[in-house]
Amino acid sequence: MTQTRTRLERGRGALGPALALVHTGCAPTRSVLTAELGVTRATAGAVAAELEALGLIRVDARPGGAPGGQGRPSHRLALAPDGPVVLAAQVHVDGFRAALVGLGGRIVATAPACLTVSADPAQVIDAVVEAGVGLLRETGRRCVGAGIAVPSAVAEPEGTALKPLRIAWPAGAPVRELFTRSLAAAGIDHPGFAGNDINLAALAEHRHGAGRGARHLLCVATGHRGVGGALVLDGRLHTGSSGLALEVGHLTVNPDGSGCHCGSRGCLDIEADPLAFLTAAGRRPGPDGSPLHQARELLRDHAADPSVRRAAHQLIDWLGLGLAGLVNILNPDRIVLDGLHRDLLAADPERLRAVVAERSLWGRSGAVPILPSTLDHSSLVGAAELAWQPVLDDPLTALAAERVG
Amino acid sequence: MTQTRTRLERGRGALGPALALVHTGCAPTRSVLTAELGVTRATAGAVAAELEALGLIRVDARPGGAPGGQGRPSHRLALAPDGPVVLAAQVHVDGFRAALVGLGGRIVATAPACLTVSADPAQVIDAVVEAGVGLLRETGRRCVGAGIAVPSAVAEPEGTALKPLRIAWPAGAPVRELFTRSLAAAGIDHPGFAGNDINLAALAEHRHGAGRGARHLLCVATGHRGVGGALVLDGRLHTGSSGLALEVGHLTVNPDGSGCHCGSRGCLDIEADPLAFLTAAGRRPGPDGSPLHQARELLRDHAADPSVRRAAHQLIDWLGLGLAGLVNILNPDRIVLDGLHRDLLAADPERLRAVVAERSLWGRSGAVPILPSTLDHSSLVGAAELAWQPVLDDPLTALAAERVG
DNA sequence: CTCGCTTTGTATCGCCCGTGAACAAAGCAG
DNA sequence: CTGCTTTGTTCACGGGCGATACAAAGCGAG
Repeated sequence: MTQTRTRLERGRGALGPALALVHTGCAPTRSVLTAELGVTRATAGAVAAELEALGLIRVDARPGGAPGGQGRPSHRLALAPDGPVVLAAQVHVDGFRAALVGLGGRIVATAPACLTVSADPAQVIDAVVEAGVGLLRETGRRCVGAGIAVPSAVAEPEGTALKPLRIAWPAGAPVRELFTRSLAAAGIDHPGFAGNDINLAALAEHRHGAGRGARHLLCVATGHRGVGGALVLDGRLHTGSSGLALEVGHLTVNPDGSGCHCGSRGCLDIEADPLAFLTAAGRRPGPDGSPLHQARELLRDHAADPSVRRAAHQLIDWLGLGLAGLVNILNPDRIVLDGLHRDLLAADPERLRAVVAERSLWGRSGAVPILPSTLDHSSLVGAAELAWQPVLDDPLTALAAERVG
Repeated sequence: MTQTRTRLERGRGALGPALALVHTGCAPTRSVLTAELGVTRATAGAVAAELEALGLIRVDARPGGAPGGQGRPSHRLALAPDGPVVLAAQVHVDGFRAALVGLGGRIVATAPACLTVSADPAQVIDAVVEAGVGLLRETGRRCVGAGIAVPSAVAEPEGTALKPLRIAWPAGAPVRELFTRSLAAAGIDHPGFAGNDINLAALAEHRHGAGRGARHLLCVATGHRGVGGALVLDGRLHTGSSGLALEVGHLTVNPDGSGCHCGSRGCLDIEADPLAFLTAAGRRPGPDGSPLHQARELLRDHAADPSVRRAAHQLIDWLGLGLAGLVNILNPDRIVLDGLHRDLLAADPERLRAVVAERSLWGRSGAVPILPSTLDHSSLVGAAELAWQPVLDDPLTALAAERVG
């Protein structure tokens, strides 16, 4: 088809922002896109057409089912159902998982989770890439990036995993370099991105979950041990100057608490993690099974048990104090909790909100909304967000070359 | 002179960034400007010419005194000596002060400081504006904005002063509104900006002082009582979602400390402010004179006195703990201290750095530089920065209309 | 059903901003 | 003085986007 195809090279500067709006579901129609971008209809039209030509979105000339408003109905903008994907992976204590994720945080295909994790990061990363390549072959999708979430701080700009690793990798493991090299060896010509799992979970919640629309989003979560935090500022992850920010586990919350390896005592890490909950409830951590799972089950199945209730209240109080401290420093406009903290919030939302309001300096004037996380596999989706970022920043150069049409 | 004047309307997008570079002293010559902006020589030339036409900078065709390099020497860029100014003011416990501040944080003229401060904010603000108008008349400079620093948190977006006010103003005083109205009544047609004094001091240090070039700058300071903090992220003040961030005074640093009005105990506010220092040194705060002045004198004049040394060490330890906590959460790449903390740093820099390194999670891998502030009247200069911001963001629309030529 | 009203999509024009290339200018080294 | 290097200047070109005018698509009133 020698379809002449009008110039239509317009709208490069607004291309990224436009894609981001569709990606986060903030621009369901072309007229909304026009308003959100603050451009003219002509430009928005050109941008939408360009994104469609790139195979990223689909512009439906409105098949039917309008909610009924005045004037001509606007064209619906949807993510291309067969668009490109990124390879995303999540490594945690129990093992790892690889998947293909499309725009909008949609998990397109998942490889069976691996339930063990090698002490050699290269081995794990190679397995992740191998699984990803398998999925790409099966689905025939085009891969435009890759990201991995790891259970440790990731130093910037080196991309290495730092010491308090929650798995048995060596400190300083060059995760990003290994990932990029493994991808290249598998024929995927994109840099691999790596990030801390809680940071990436927060990013995912901000784009597609309970954090949508927040300007300054604070996320706090427990893994199996310890407490982690993350902050999304104006849509971007705040990882500090070297990737080590939001290490919230060592805020002092209980002056009478027990000692922590950090040299202080009564740290949030010690007082408000799953192990602390089990201890407070008079249970012993089982020899197998993680404290997190054990604690969540206990909280779910025995909410009526007075010792469990008391333990929950105690943890809520420590958590609330920690959150109040963070609110004093960061002044976020929303807090999202995950892991055991999510369950604690569900168990007694009022108590937690009351503690935070009472103990933060400005809590009484305007309380910060505290919400439970809403995504499954948030770290995985967050790893995908990391990989999508170059495309969201500049679709044309990120996707380069060949375009559909 | 009917000088034809070439079109030369070029370079609008890069105008703001270019001015910011000259303003902060990061672009001393046109060739450096070209490199920093990442544009061609042609564009940089047009931009510089436009800024000169606006009366903001001066392009010297190199009178002499080259350091001697290869090739043709580049034109020197200087701030216009008679360019526009902003009206800046600083309100503190002891009184207030008004001044005119030019680009580059240069204080052009200062009104005699007023040594009392009324309990009625409107009265103080009117006096500030009156003094400013007087200075404008005397100097004949053009005023393009106004900013005021107040000793309390300023709520965004309302621009009201919030409760823990360090002066006797009513809580919720609508500072910005009063300021803007007073300016309008005096014939100054610009919105007044208001900010917390420590925040603005941090902004000033970042642009013109010890914080220059830092990506994430943390400032901590004592006033006469209590401890305050501020954070500059990528050149912008981080005031949180409602202007209340960096309330660092209530970090717990001494689990065995005494009670604080916030409900906790051993807060930084209680343990590391001038009063705490006087108490630790076995002195009594004088009935008149502020604890800050008294503490600084004590530290300066009696450094050899063992009780003063001990008190300094104790405060350094608490301060170090607080800074370590902040480093864990914010991961700044530089810390600047002001007020009594600046003197404590000077008294024993190694001790403070050691405490911070030891008690922050990542301190051992890479220590954060901790520096003393270098500006006088930093809050005043910071208030001016606030007023300059619209000009730095978009000189053309901010200065509108009439241009020199 | 038809005629307006309202809102959206499309085509065209022109401006503004910035690049690229060619040339002139200014200093240094031989 | 001649060549080399770096910088300033001019000019033509082109991309991106606004403005405008017009066409298209629903809805409701008559």
